[in-house]
Amino acid sequence: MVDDLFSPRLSPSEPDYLVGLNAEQRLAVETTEGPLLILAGAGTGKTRVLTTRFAHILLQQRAWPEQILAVTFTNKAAKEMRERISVILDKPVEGLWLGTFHSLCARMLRQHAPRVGLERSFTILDADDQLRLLKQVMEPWKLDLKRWPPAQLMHQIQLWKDKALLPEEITAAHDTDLANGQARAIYAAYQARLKELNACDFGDLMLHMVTIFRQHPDVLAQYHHRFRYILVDEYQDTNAIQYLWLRLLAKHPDGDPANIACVGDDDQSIYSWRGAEIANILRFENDFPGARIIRLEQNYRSTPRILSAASHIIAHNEDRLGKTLRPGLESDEGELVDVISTPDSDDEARIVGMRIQTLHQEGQAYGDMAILMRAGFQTRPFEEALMRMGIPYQIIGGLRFYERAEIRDAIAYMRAVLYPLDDLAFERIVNLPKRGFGNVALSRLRLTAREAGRSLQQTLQQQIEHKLIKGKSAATLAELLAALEKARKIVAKEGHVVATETILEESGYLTMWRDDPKTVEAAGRLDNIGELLRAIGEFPTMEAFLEHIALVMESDTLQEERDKVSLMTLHAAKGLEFPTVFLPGWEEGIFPSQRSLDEGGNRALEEERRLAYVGLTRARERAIILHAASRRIYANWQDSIPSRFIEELPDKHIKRHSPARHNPRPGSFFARQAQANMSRSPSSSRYRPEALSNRPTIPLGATVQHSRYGEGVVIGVEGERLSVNFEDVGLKRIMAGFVKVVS
DNA sequence: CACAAATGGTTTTTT
DNA sequence: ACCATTTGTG
Repeated sequence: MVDDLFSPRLSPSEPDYLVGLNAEQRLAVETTEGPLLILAGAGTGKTRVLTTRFAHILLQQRAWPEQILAVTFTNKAAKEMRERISVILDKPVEGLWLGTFHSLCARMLRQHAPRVGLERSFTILDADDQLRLLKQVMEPWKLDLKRWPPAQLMHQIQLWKDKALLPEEITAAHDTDLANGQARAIYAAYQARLKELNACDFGDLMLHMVTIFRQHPDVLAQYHHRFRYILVDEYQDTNAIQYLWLRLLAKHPDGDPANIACVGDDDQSIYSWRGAEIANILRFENDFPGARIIRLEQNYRSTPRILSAASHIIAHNEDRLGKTLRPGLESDEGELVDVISTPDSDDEARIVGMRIQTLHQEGQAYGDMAILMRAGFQTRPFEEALMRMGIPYQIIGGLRFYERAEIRDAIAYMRAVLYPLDDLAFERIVNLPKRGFGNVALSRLRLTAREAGRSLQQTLQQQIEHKLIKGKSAATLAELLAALEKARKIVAKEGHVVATETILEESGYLTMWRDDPKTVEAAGRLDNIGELLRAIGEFPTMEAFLEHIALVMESDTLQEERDKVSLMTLHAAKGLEFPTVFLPGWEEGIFPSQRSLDEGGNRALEEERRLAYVGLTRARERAIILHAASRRIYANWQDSIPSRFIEELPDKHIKRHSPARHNPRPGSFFARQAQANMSRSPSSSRYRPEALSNRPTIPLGATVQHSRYGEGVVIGVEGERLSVNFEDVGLKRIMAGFVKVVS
């Protein structure tokens, strides 16, 4: 510890990192001692304050990096924070405890795993494994799985874990009638089985650490001694167990609490359905007496008009701490917020596309524009419209790299190599490719293995040796076990990358995809596996890689930094900003979502409203709200009325438009049908216009031109769906309407 | 045991 | 309309 830690710090001139902060921001940075709650509205420089505060504490030598605990919600936020601190300090920072709640807990739990009956090498299960394990655990209860879906019970267990409830702590008040009243017992069995497998699920990372803190004061004391400063980002999103964990770390039984600073915005709390509790913000003062509260209300992001629109909407919420965003930019009022009524959802998509084109011609980069919607399925019509117009776009969120089947298969193979006791991994791969070992055989094997208290791999080996499994499948299974064994030797000798290649090759997994009749998809899958191998190579060991992907599910590998319009959900947009933001689908039932309202009533409505607030405050210069009178949902057309949020906008700053229907005769049922057919298989309706039916199908081998992908050769035709091998970008699946025949 | 037909359910999502 | 999963058939 430094001797002069608390001696007065002389600063002849003000350090440059403090220059340019406003009074509130500066106060938030310099109030380093004692509990602090920073209520930071959208665009008020929250991240800047947090990182500057961090740097300030370090530069004033109030603490070493390893004495600071900084918690974020996403890995992305953690990464950004680390980078920005390095910039201020002008050197990389090492030794920080900076990460997500879960990654920090994982780090701690590796140290103390034996205290909860785990080995330090425990594996972390993902959602898929969790559910499969739960289904197995539920078997003895012989429940009707239709009536009591395992997924629902899984959700309930997660909620319990989010509340830090162990199975034995579930009282009647917490219990449910799920699983025919057996939920508590199944939860207990599930936890027991996890321990047998030396595994834990995501919720356990936090639950185990809280359990350890509660039952082993010596461990907690260690961390009390270590952490002098605690910083928490996105505090409004913390759930009960995260709050408990923070409180355990921050409050010292003897003496002063750690210096805890939490940053949050109650108006941006949009994850209550995931267990987040706004109440955590409200009770901060009770738990940390003498806490100071600083409000950041100066917005440096959006034009006054956009701010006014956002403020008017959020003002309709009752459950608020109260905060007013003030324009902090020295600019004029800015453009009016557009509200555009369209006849139907296809027009909506096309109008957005046209606006994007116009803005682009005026000089705005595609990357400066975003379309933000309530739900993921709403991206479809926009994708079609943008593709047709040749506008580059990217979907943020969506299918993540590590969730793809082939990636998870490949990882399961590696787990089976590395951890012969990992039954869940082995179950996934034992019959993939088909080895004549289906569900029936697997259940039988599982039973034998459990009775003998051995792993599936061991048991299978024995059964083959004792000729309990015969014929062709015995031979293929023996090959699999041999391949696993071989890969194990290779890990030691030639490293984990070669070992992965070997196991995927020799198990026949890669061949399975090479022989797959769906050429296009299979090729994509093989590409993804190549991508995976590259990613694995960036880690020193396979274990390090597995830990990484367990905690960081997003794909850094696939992120392109190209100039593209971003499509994403409002949830995914939190924390981002764009000069131009399109907000389509502002209709009753869609946004606010009927589903939410049915489930959560007024509380849910307020959360939907916060979502609208988040959406609007993403915009820097221009916000365009749209709603359609009629929307295609699944197969049908549904009429809809404008969202109540539109009425909550301030007239003064709004401009309303209702462009005429672009395509056929306005309004008629037949026109709608014709429109519907434009983007679907032409054979799906008898209302198909002649022009479409007469369009010649594109022949195999034709050369075609695509606005974005360039030239390519058609190598497959399935009705309207073409498989085209493009010169530049390779194999793609394209609708015939998107290409022009060249020769 | 594998494959094909039928069924049901479809917000938001990180870690 | 579309998907993933379950149920029925060879």
